[in-house]
Amino acid sequence: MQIYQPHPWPLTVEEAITIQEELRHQVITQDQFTQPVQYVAGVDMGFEADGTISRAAVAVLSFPDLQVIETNLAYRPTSFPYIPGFLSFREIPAVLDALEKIQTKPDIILCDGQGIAHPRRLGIASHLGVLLNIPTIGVAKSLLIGKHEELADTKGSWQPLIHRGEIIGAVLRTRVGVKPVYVSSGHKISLSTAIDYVLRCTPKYRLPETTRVADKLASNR
DNA sequence: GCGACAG
DNA sequence: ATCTTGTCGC
Repeated sequence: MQIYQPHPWPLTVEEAITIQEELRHQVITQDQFTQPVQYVAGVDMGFEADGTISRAAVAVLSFPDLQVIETNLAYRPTSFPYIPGFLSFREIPAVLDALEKIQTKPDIILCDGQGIAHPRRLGIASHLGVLLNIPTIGVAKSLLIGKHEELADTKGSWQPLIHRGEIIGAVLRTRVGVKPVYVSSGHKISLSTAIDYVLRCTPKYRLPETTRVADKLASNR
């Protein structure tokens, strides 16, 4: 797919904060689909050579049947360290590389990490969504910020994730007896619609099939 | 100032 | 994320 030249990648946290403060105003947390959802994509990251090399895997699946349509891998030198709150600056460059050769443009991308459930409301899913101008969903395996009530041990049960009096996402049980995932709007999608798609992409395991396929691809080496 | 802290 | 064996349970 066509990747437009993004903003220059920062070298310092200070520069990164400036970019986040700029882009946060472009995030849309309402449904804005141009067409019916036919393809969903997942992204997974891996690192090699002591973390100096980033490896990004993308998997495009059909929706709602979740069959693998296309995959791609990309490598590039790691240019930013892992710092909580700045994950996107470490991972998005390689993700864009991996998406570049994808022929089937996904209608939604499920990201490994937060959407707006972020200190400045620009987690990796929101950041990627704004850069690509595509609907994205944040599906994180653990909490970055926010508080929530306990949730029932039933598939599909969820509780709002609250931060500074705002609902920034949802803690969602995708399977009985497993730890919940943290879902938030990335870009061009509402929280309720995001929850719906995450559940529809999670027929069997805790994590969406999209990220599972990308994960398998990235680790099968 | 003291913790918390996506992957 | 990554380093790693066995082990618990369906």
